[in-house]
Amino acid sequence: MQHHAPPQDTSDNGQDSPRDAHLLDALVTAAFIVMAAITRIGAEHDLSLSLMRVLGILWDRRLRMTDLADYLGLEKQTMSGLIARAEKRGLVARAPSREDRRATDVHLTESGALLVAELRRQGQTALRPVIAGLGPEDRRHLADLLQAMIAGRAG
Amino acid sequence: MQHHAPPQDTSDNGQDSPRDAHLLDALVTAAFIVMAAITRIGAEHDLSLSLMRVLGILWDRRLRMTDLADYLGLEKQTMSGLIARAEKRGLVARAPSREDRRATDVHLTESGALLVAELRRQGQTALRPVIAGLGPEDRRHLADLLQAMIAGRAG
DNA sequence: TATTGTTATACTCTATAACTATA
DNA sequence: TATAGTTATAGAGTATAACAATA
Repeated sequence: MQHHAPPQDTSDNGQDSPRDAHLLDALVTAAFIVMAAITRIGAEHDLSLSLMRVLGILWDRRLRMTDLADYLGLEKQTMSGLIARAEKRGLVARAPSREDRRATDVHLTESGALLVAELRRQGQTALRPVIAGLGPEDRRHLADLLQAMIAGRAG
Repeated sequence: MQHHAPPQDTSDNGQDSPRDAHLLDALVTAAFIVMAAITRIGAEHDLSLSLMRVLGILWDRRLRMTDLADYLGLEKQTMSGLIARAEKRGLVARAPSREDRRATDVHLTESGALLVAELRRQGQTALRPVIAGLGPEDRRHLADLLQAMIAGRAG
């Protein structure tokens, strides 16, 4: 999908401009580049994207199974398996909630926290070459525009 | 990972600046937003990211199994299964290569080509709200900067 | 009754290993 | 011998369905 720009049919839309199509293609290409780097780093540590997201969310929080599942848009059964495997590896721990005896809180272990810190370091190292071709001025502009896009997006 | 900015240790690196860290965080957040949209559209059609990439690559090409696997960074056995399932669904077809009798060429069926066209339409529709908050000037700048980044990246 | 979480089951995606056919 | 592809097998990630314990 990100490897080429096949002939496009945009005539039936009315809202599209060729300029926007270029921007959208660039966004998709950039997204694949960034995700490839993140996925590769995860693979080196035997971590799926979902598990990396779970660990990242738990960095400064302690959450219930259901909240975690909602956060990632997964079913609670899926989260059960994900957390069970992560717990077996010593990355997270479960503890019964004191507010609701049906609920289970999940938190990072010390080992899990160390791993998250390491992942962040490796992520920055891996992504730095991606922006290596831009000068300081362009980097500032790109950061501003992306943040405006993120903050202002509809849907 | 994309949901917050935990305290970072960048002191051991020497190459990092706080500004770059902001840019890298914005790139990651934007990548997750874009991939979420793409993944959701794929899920609506029962397509994994890998299968979407395969179909996209085959849009204007006919490739061997091994080339496809190399393109996606997967093992050839994995590609065998992926293509077998896609073929069963009528999205792609296999044909023996005439140059090398060991090899198998894969190409889109008509149904597969229609699906790719539809995916591209839906992708553009889904991503348009993401850039809705930016004016025409900002869109042009963002497209230029992303393209410069993509073209100029190291690694 | 409704909610929280787990277990049972099935399918996709991925990999390693072993195999067949061709080069 | 090396390469192209498939099949066999195993494990992670995902979902639907059924269940237990608690609210």
